[in-house]
Amino acid sequence: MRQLFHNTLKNLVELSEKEKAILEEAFVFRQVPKKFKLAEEGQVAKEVYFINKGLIRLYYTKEGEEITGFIFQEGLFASSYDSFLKQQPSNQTLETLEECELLVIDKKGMEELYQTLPKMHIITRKVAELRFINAQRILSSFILDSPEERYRKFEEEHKDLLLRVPQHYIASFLGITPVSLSRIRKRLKESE
Amino acid sequence: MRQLFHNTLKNLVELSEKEKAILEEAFVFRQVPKKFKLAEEGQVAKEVYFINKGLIRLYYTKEGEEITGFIFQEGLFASSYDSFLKQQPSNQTLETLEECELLVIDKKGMEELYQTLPKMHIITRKVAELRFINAQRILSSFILDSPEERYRKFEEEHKDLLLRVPQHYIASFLGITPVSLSRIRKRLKESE
DNA sequence: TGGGTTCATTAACAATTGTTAATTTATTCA
DNA sequence: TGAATAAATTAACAATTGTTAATGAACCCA
Repeated sequence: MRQLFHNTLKNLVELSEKEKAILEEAFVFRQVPKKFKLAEEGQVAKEVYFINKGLIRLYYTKEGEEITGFIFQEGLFASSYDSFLKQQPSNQTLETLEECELLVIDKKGMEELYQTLPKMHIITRKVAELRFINAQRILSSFILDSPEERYRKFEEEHKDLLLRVPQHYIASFLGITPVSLSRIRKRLKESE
Repeated sequence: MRQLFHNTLKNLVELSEKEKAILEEAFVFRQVPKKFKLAEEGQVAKEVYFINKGLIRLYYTKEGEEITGFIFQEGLFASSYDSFLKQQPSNQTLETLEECELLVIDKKGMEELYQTLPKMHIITRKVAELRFINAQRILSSFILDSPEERYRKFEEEHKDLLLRVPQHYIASFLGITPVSLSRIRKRLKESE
């Protein structure tokens, strides 16, 4: 049940059985339906979610439109980090794209963990480092690649997501309109 | 001399005099001239640089062209993080834009710090968190804003950099060509 | 200081994207 | 299942950006 959780942590830091147990207890299992909002724009994010199963979409709202900023999948810690860390209102919304199995911890639980499990600093440090490296990778693609190249790379690296996620969410994640993405796909098909 | 360094750290974590001294010793002062390469593409990044004075440009190379990915200024820890953390060859180059006063630590020094100063985990965790939040902010601007809006925001938030950094570096940082940035500036002037 | 280099602007044209709207194709759930 | 809704494609035109090249301005530094 919590195997993915433990494997993920094992890759970050070595843990004794006792430490494992502490973590086990701190994160609470929760199942949520599809299209469920876990965090909302304008509110303070109170929790972090480890995804055991399912997908979570992070999006911004601009002029009434939803612009997808990221798609979290299994094995990731999803959250509106900015808001969670600073405990300030968020400009992001988190919504499930599928029914999800989550392991949840709230701000208070996190603070307690830092006390009872000093290694938690290492875990969150490494998670933050990985997230930063990933964000930088995506960012570099925006300045180095054309939308077409960006889509090609996305296709290669996330074949699975193409099948699980509506195309227009992917379009806005790539920084383009659904219409433009459709044209790009057509161009790529024709040039094969 | 090291006031900016200590102030920056003070904002991240509380430190005793002894802990301060340990940090003081771990980071070595180094002055480097303008246009000096601190890390190069294809090589493993060995150091992290706290900028006491000066500017450092991070850039990628694509088809012989340099594309600016970030500009580090005073008070920031600059590095080719990805490469430094994984100790793998980097796809980024770090080059000073001005003569710089730096406080430098290498990989070994960092590992030792984690041992002698457990709070170092908290410091790097918070630095990573801040860097991630910043990367996410920039990233969101790529999917939410037009190049023109992106430039307007950059202008507002980094008036100082506009004066210190050649315009074409800023252009590639914004994901556009120098020609396009020049046109945007003209448009904005005319619409005043 | 002055000659050379780099940088910023402008122009003209091609290519791409955005926008709006209509049509077709999938998906949802009562 | 079948009607209603949402999503993807296509088309046409406007707006923006990329590209290449020429010119003028700014800046090194020997």
